[in-house]
Amino acid sequence: MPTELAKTYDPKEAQQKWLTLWEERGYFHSEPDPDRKPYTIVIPPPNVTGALHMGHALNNTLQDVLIRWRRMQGYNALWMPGTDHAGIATQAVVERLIFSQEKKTRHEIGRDELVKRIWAWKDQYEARILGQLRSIGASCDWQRTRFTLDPICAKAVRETFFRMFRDGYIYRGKRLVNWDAQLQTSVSDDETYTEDTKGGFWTFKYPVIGLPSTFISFSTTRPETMLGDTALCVHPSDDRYKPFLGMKALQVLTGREIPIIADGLLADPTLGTGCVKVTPAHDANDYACYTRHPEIGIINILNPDGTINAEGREFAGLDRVKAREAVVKKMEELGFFEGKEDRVIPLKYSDRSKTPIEPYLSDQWFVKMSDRDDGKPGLAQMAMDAVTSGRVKFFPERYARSYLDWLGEKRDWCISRQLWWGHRIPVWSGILKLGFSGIGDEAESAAFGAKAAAVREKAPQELHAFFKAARVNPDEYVIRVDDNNSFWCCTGSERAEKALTALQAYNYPGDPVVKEGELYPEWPMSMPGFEDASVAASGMKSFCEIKREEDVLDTWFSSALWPHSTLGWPEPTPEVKYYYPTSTLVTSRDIITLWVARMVITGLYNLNDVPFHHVYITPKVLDGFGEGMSKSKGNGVDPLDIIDLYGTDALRFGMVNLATETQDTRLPVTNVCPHCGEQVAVKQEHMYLRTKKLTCPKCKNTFRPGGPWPTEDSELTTAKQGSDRFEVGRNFANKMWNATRFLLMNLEGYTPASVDVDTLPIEDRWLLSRLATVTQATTAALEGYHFSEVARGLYEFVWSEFCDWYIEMSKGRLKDVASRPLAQRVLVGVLDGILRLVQPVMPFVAESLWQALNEVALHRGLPRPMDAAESVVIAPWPEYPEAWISPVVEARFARLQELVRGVREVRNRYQVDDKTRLDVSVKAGEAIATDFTELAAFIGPLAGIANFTAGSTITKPKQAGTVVKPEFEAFVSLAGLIDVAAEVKRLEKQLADKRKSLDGARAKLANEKFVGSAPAEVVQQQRDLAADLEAQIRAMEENLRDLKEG
RNA sequence: GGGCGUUUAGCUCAGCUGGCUAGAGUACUACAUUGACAUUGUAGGGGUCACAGGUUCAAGUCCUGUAACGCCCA
Repeated sequence: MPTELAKTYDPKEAQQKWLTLWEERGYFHSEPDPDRKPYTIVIPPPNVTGALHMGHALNNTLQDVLIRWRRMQGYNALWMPGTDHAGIATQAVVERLIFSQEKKTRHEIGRDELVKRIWAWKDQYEARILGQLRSIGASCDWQRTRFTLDPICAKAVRETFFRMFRDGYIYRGKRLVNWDAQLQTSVSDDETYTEDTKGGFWTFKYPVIGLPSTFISFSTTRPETMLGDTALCVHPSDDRYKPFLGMKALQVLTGREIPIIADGLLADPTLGTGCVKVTPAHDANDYACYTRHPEIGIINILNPDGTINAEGREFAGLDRVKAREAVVKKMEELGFFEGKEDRVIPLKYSDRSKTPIEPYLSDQWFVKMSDRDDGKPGLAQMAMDAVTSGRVKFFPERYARSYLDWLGEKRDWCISRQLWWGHRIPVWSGILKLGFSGIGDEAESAAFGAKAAAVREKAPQELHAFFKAARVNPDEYVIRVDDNNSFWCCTGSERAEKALTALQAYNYPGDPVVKEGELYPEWPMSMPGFEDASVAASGMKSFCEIKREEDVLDTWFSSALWPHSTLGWPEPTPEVKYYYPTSTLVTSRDIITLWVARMVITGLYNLNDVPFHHVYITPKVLDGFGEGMSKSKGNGVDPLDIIDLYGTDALRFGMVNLATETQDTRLPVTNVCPHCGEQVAVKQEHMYLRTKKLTCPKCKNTFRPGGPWPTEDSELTTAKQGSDRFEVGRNFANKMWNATRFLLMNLEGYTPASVDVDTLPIEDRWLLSRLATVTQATTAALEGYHFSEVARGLYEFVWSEFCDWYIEMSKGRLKDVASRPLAQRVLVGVLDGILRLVQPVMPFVAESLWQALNEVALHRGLPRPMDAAESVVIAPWPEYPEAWISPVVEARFARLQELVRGVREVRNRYQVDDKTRLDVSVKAGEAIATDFTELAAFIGPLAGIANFTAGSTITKPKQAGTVVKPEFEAFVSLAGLIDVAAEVKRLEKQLADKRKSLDGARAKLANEKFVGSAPAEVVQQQRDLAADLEAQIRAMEENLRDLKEG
C-alpha cells in the first residue's frame, strides 16, 4: 500500500516537486511536427523594469490554462515565453538608480556605459520575472525564451524597418511631442499624468498694425510661449473681430508681424476675450490650427533642455520658468499687460521625471498608416480588414470595436524615441560638405545652389560605389535623397550596417584625430573588415559625412513583431512555417491599439498572414474600492504573497474564477499580521503608501502594511497581503486532496474492469451523467474563453456532487463485499476524470493526486480501464459518451436529494441529534413510491432514518414534521418534540409564499393573451406549476389543521 | 465631448438567445468534533435585481432616459 496522504494539502511541497519533474521530462518543450496540429500562444512579454503583479498573474494563468488544456487535447502546444526591453521605462529606472548612487547623469556616463548598465539590470530582472512566471506554474517552452532586444529579435526589427523604408512606409517628419526637458526625451501619452497645479491666467494685448491705438487682447496660461506666436485667432462668426481679419498684429517682444486669422475649432467666442494667440510649436491645439492654416508658420522657441533658444531674442538662454517671469515683466514695462488672475490649471507631467511636459516640435520617424495612392495597401486598412473579415476574432466581441475605431483614424505611428536603450534606427544621414557660410550675395547663393545640386546628385553615387567596394549588395540598403541638402541611407543587413559603421568611424585624412598628450595626430587609412573599400570611402568622405541616427525605435515596434520574430523570422525557419499564425493572444484591453493592432499590421506586412486567430481580452483586477491597481497608488498585490499564503493552485483558481464576461472585478485585500496571522482589512486611506505603520487589532504588535515599498524597513516587518477570494481555491484543493485521501484508504483489493453503464446502479449513472455533462460544459466553456464558468462548474461538480453526495453514498457500498469492487472502479474512474479536468487550472494538486492514484490504481478509467499517463500534464483530455447524459436519471436523483434535504431540515429545525434515527414515511404516487423504496438503502444513512416507508396511501402520523414537495409529501415522526406554535407559524409563512406564487401563475393562465401567444410548453409549465402549488397548498393546509386540532 | 462597460444578498460575483417561486461563494446564525476533510458537515435567515418611463401575454434580462462609478479615445 502507498503511504497515506497527509491530512491537508501542502501546496509548497507540491509546487517545488512537480515543477522540477515537469521541466526534467520536457513536457513543455515543443518541436515542429507536421503530423500534429500546433496550438501556439506567444506570451505578452512582461517588461524588465519590475516584478509581476496581479494583472500578470491573471493573464498568464489564463494562457497556461489554455495551453495545458490544448496540450491534453493532443495539440502540439507551444507557449513562447520572453520579456520586453520597455525602452523608456527601463532606461529611466536605471538612470534614476545611477543618479541616486553616483550622482551622475546619463550624459556624464555616456551612451555605451549606460547601455551596458541597463543590460546588467535586464539580466537580473529578467531572471526574476521568469522565475516568478515559473512559480505560478506557467508551462512555457523555456528553451525558446526570447527578449525583444536579443539578436534574433533585432534581426527581425532591422528587416522590417528596412522593408518599410524601402516600400515608402517610413518617413521623417515633424511632430509635436511630449517633451521631458529633464530627461531630454519625448515621452508617449501614456507616460504622462495630469495634475491640477497652481498657475496663472494672464491677459495681454498686441497692437494691430495699420490702426493706431488699436489693440487686440487675449489670455494665456503660458506667457513665455508668446515668443513663438505666429498668429492671433478668433472665431469666424465673432462680429467683434470681423474687421480685423486679414490684418496683422505686432508680436511686441520679437517684432514679428503675425496675421489675425479665423478658426472655428480653436477660438471660442464665449471664452475670455474671444481671441487666442497661436503658438503652433508649443501647443497641441495650436498645432492643429497650424495644420489647417500652414501659411501662419511655425516657430520653435525651446532648446532640448527647456531653455529659450535664439528665436526668443533677448530671452534666449533663460530657463522656461525664468523666461515666463521675464516676459511678463517686459510686457508690463511695454504697457501691453492687462491683468492676471490665479488659477488652478490641469498640467501634464512626465511620469518618468515628475517634471512638467513641454509640447515640443521635433523631427521624428513615422510609419505611414493611411491609404496609399500607388497601389500598395494602407497598413491600417489591412489590419482593419483582418478583423472585419473574421480572420482575427476578439473575445469578448465588443473589443473589436475599439480596435476598428482606433485604426479607422489611420494616424501615422511615431516610431522614434530619443533614448539610448532600444533598437537604434538603422538609418544614416548624409551631410554634404558644401562650405557655404549661409551669408552672401545673390551670386554666391546661386553658385552655392548649383554646387549643392551637383553634390546632392554625386553623393549617393559615391555611396553606391562604396557599398560595391565593401561587397554589400544593392538589395541590402536603400538611399533616399532628401530636399534638405542631405540624404538618408537605410541598411537592411548586418554587413551593410557594419560597413556604414566603419565608414562613419573612418577618418578621411583631412580630419586627423588628435589624441591628448600625443605629439602627432593619427591618420587612419584603413577600415578593419572593409580594407578594400577604403579608397571609395575616402572619395565619399571628401565631400560628405555620414552619421547614424541617434534615436532608437519605439518599444512597440519590436513588440509588434513578437509573434514572428520569436519564431526566427526573417529566416525561413521550420518554426515560422509550423507555428505561424499562432492560435490565441491573451492580453489586456489597454494595449489593443498599442500592441494588438500593430502585431496584426506587421504580421500581414511581413508574412502576409494574421499573427493570431483569436484575441482574448482579460478582465481587469481592481482593488477593493474599485480602483485600478498600480505601483503609484500602492494598492497592488504581489502574486507571490498569495502563493505563499494560499498556494499556487489557489491563486490560479482565484484568477480563473474571476475571469467573467463582465470583465472588471474587485479584489478586497487584507494585510496579514506577520506576528499572529490575523487578516487586517486594507482601507482606502492606506493608499499611496501613506500608512507606514499599522497595529494589529488582535495581537497589538505593529507592522508595515504590504505594498510596493522601494526599500526594506529596518524596524518593522512588512506584512504580506491576502484576500479571502483565494480561500475558495485553497479549500477546493484541500477538498480534492481529502476526497482522494478517502479513496486511497478504501482501495484495498481494487481490481480494474470495464463497466457497463446501462446496468449500473442509479447513483453511478447519476454521477456519470453529471460527469459527462460537466466535461462537455468545461470543454465548451474553454472553447469560448468563459473561464469563470470552468471554475464554477468544476467546483460545483467536485464539491457538491462528487464529495457531498456520491462519496457519502459510496461509504456503505465500500463496506459491502459484493458492491465494493464496482464502487471502487467508479470512484477511481471519476476521480481520474476530475483530476484531468482540473489539471489546466490547478496543476499542482492535480499532479499530486494523479501520482498518488498511479501508485495503487494505474490501470483505471471509464468505461474501460487503461494505463494512466505518467503525468496528468500529458494525460488525454476527458471525453465521455453523450449517451451517459440522462435527464431521467438526474431527475430521479434530484427527487432523492429533495427528500433527504427535507428530512434533514426537519431534524435541524427540532435540533434532533444526528445520531438519533427518525422514522420517515413518504406519501407519493405509485411509481415514485416504488422508486423511493428501491433507494431506501441510500436514503436511510444520508438522512439518518430508522424506519422508512413509502406508498400512495400513507397517512400522516400524529406529531410529525412535514415536508411538502411537488411530487411527494414526507412525514418525520417527532413524538413529543413538536412545538405546535412554532410549526404553525412556519407553515403559515410558507403557505403565504406558496399562495402568492399560485396567484401569479393563475393570473397568467387567466390571461387569454398569455395562453394564446406564449409557446405551448411555457403555458404547460405554468399549468404544472399551478397544479403543483395547489397540491402543496392543500397538503400544507391539511397539516396545519392537524396541528391545530392535535 | 465621443465610445465601451458596470450598478443583483453585508462583501465578491453568476444569471448567455425575455418564461425566475432570482442563484453561488463568503460573511452571519444554530447545531454537529475521534475514521476523507474544521481549509469540515448539516440546516437557517438575508434581495421591490440603481432610478424613471416604454415594448411585450411575460422584463433582472430588450429599448429610451436619468444618476453614480470605472476604463479607453479626444
